[in-house]
Amino acid sequence: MIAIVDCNSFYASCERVFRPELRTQPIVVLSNNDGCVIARSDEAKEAGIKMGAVFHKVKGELDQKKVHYFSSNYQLYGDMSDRVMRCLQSINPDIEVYSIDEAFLDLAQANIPADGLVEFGKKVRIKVWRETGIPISIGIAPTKVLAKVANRLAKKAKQKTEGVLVLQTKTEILSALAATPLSDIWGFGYKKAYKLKSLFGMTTALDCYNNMTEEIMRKQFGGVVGLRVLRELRGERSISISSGAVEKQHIASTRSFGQPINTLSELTEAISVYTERALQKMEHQQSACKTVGVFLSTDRFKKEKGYYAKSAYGVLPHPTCNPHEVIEKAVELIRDIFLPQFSYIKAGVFLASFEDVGARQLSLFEQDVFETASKSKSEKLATLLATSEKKFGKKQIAMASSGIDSKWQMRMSHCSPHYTTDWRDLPVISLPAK
DNA sequence: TCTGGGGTCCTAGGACCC
DNA sequence: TCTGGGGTCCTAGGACCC
Repeated sequence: MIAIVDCNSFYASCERVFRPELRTQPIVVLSNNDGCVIARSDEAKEAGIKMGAVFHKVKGELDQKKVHYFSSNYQLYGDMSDRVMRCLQSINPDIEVYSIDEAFLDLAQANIPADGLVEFGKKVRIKVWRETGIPISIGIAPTKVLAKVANRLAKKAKQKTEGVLVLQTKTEILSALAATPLSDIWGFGYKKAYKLKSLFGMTTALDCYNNMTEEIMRKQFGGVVGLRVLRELRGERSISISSGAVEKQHIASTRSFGQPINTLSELTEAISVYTERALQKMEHQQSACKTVGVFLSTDRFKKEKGYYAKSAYGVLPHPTCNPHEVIEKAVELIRDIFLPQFSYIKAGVFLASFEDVGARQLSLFEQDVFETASKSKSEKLATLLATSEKKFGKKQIAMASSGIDSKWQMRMSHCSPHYTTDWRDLPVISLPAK
């Protein structure tokens, strides 16, 4: 059996961990630049706040309905996610971390009797709550797709299920599928759901389970991907659990700016910082990259001022993780595509064509690069700043924290403290004097 | 004034080869 | 030059996920 663990309204729950008085209050979390609503607590959903709502348009409504809003605090969410995943791993080592707020557990080695699965799920819930303060729900079923179905229903009927639903017998599975609209099947987007309805009149997962053939599925509904989903729906394992971190094929760091920028120096400053951010992610998986890409774009919502978006790719002479080399390339590329007559609101960096740093035989020349890679972060940053200053002149790269007055810095007017990742933001508990 | 930022996988079709 | 029937490799873009 496979379990999926899903952190309920994860970002909102993270904000609540250190603000327990908000546990019963409606909360939303905003996207970068405080652009739109990307996460809602149940109470905010009930209050009618829509996913993706544009913040400046609904701000009045939020205030009026006393909905608390937060800028996204990814440092906090990332750290809380690590805590939840470590807790899950301590219970069941066979784990696939699927996203920041979801994980699959392969229960094959756990030796849980068929009638003990619900109990197991409840234990996991309590342990995660106790150790992290994050509420979760759990779906358990023979395949990933069915576990997802179970989890969705567990969440929907939280009172009845206590956040845990097991689909084991055929009867349980069929009645769950009957209660699941096509578009809520994992791997079926609105396109597939729409097409299934208009061609065959299907509306629920059960319709698909009963009446779809593998042949039609493969030919008309997403090829092998669609086929795998259909098989999983029928209880046949077709999507494997991949434990262990999967190396990324490309790494990106892209952002919209706080305000439009129109000078090359601001743009190179932003690109340099984005490149450093992407390199940090690359360092995590111990890769070196050979391809660097950049892009920039004007405001796509204001095409009347002229729309310009362009990307450029470059190949480095050898795979490298040396910030100096990669940033130099990225800056060179952005210079090539920069046109002074436009104002830009977005830019980004891509890294690709990775090679494993650990497995590589290093040439004499590359050894000092490798040393750079193994230095501590602050040492590396110092080296980076020094070399870039030499190369590009002063002020091309600024510390993100010191660039607070840069126009390209994100707008984040409602950010909570970095409770768990910055000593200065450590919560203080004051006990009443006796 | 104000609209996120990442990822994955697959397919079709073009270029090229014999 | 075209013809048939294979291949391979690459890229763009679609569809989907969180």
